[in-house]
Amino acid sequence: MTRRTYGQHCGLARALEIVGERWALLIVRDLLVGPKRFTDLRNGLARIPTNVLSARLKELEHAEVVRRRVLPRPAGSVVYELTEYGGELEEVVLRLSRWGSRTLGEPGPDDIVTVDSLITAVRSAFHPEAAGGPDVSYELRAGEIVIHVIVGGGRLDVAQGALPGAGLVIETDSPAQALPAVGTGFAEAVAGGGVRLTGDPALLRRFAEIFHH
Amino acid sequence: MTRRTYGQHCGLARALEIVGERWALLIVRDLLVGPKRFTDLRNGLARIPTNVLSARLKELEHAEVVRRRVLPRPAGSVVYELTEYGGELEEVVLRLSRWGSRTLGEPGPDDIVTVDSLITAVRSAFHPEAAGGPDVSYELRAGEIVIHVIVGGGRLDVAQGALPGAGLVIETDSPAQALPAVGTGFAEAVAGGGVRLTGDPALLRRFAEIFHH
DNA sequence: CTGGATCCCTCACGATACTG
DNA sequence: CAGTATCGTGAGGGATCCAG
Repeated sequence: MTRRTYGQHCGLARALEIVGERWALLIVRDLLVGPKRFTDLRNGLARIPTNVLSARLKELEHAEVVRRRVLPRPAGSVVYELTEYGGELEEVVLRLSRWGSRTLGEPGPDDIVTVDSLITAVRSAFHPEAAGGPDVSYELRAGEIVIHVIVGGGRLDVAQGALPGAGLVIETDSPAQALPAVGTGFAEAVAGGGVRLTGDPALLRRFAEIFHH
Repeated sequence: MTRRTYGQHCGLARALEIVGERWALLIVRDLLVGPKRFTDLRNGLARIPTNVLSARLKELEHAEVVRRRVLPRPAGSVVYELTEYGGELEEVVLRLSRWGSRTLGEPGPDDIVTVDSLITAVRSAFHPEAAGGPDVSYELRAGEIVIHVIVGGGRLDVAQGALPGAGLVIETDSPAQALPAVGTGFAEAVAGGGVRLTGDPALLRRFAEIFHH
């Protein structure tokens, strides 16, 4: 394995040698949501060849961005998780995500939306300075994908799964509809139809204030 | 030109399709310092094949990250510059630069340091919250490379070239010595020798407060 | 079934030469 | 100076296979 370098003694070049290879930052994106097994990563990155996933994980492990951990009995399985150094990529990933979201066109016929990409989209659209005031919670149902969003004490918590008792449930037919809607705080999406709301409709305005590109 | 995609409808995936290709972010790094001609970019990215540079510029232009501009007569030459959208990558580039700098080892025998990479390193080490107080200015002479640093009104200005009247001139034999030294505010580097100072030595402490990883 | 390794093919990248 | 043309190599893509 001959390292592919840029021939520059430079922080950015170094960073790109670590996480600039194809698929690497998408792996980091999914691991930022939580530790995952090989197969979980494979499912979240549908089009990645397994040898590439395997190679990336080894490289990221070698660079101490990712740690391979064997779960204690009885699970005994293997999970990959970010090291502290790897976790410090969060800001970069969220900023890149927001930057790219702005020119995200229509989804291609084969484009998928995964749970982790939706969670990342919500996190990247978060504006802490608008998150003061009373706590609020949402449940987002986008096709098969269900996540919940809790804003409390100016902080954000987004994770997979339903949230019984959420202040507002926002539901779209497909994940692809939800994605641009997160970027506009669902304002346009609701006006344009195709979004169903259950709960306190006033919380939608609040969502738009807290989340937008 | 068949676009190489990730098959995901996701802001991060979109961003990586634009600036995730090899060399792309290094081109952006150099253009963040200022508009450049093809040959300037080629010199700053010594190891890039010209056809790859050519291809990247076309792709970045197509994605409206870079604009190709013909200078008015009599120059008549062509420069590449970032669009506003491209300029919004600054934070990402600086954060990645700082992230990578922390694990930047010894320079390889063929590794080079360019003016733009040094300017980027200084900018990425800047801590605005420590930049209050009276204005200060520095001249950094690292081998052949000479840049100047002006901190005024809490803002930073870094550019190529000397600065007559700079409060402190910091000089190292090679650019590679300067790079880690920027990350530690030159504190260790001066103690370890190999750094010459001309001017007010008290300004060195100030430098270390304002610039570090 | 998870967690990969192996194989083969293609195409992007890298090196170099060359042209308007 | 500002690229284009050509060509070899190796990384990525896709499918399959294998061990625990």
